[in-house]
Amino acid sequence: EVAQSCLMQAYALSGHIRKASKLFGEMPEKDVVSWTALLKTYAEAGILSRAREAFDSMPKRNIISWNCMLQAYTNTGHLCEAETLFYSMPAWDVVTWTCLIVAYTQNRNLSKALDAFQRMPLRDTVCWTAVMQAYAQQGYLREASAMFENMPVRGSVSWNGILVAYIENEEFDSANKIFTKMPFYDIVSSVSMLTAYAQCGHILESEKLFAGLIFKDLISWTAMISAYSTNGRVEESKSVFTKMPCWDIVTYSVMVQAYAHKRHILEAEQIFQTMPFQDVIARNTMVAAYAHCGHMIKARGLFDGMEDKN
RNA sequence: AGGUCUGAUGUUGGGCGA
Repeated sequence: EVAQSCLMQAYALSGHIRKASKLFGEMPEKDVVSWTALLKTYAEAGILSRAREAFDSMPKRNIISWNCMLQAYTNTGHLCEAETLFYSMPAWDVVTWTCLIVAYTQNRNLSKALDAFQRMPLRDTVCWTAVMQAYAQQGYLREASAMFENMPVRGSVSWNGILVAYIENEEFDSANKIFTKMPFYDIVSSVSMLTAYAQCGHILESEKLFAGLIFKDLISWTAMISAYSTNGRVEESKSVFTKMPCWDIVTYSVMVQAYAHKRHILEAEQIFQTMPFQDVIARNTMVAAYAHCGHMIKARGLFDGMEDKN
């Protein structure tokens, strides 16, 4: 049954909700890990009711199950319910506290996030990094920087977090210092810098970073398409689009946006129509593309047909 | 009896809008 449990988790991790719940129903023996994986799948899909149902049906719960349920509430914006659950939990660990800190951060409640950080008995790199992000998100760069300097151990996420914080506050000199001081290579920070350079019009630097990537993943390919588009180089965008090994919904949307930006509405439309499926953001992009190019009737038509307007 | 490693949870990068 461990094998089935693993398969279940594979479905769960890849977001195959239907397959996961089908297999789950067919499993003769369900251990706490399978139940928790199912719970997590519903939580990530934002189906709070099913998550709660799974949580209530579990014959046994451990700290991880409780943490997943806590996340189900916080990820769907139910902070009050999350707090209630938090206080009814049999135990708290460092993950529990970090979930709470992140939830407060998402609600822009820095003081409660800091309070939780003070109250937790043990602090690891992840929660230090989360609090650093809490400061950064509120624009307290100096405090974020102090957290970065003071944390006992810095992981790659900590380095990337402070790097992006500097970039978002347009402190490019500090960002550059951090980037060159990093003790290891990391694709995430490279792509962050690539995007930052593009937004400043330094496309040559973006190209250098892209060429220097040891491994190019889907996100980095897409970031390069976007970088060219930001600098008005739609032909290069298209060339990257053609060259890359695989695409996802974001890649297509970026390419639609790139064409629309240059008012190449026919090409934009063609990319849009070749998408394997379209999410709400892709349709929003296409509506904006039509509008940008003066095709108000088509924009309106697409808009009116959308079932999932946000 | 004690320890280590194996399946599930928290923090960072690409798209519209905010």
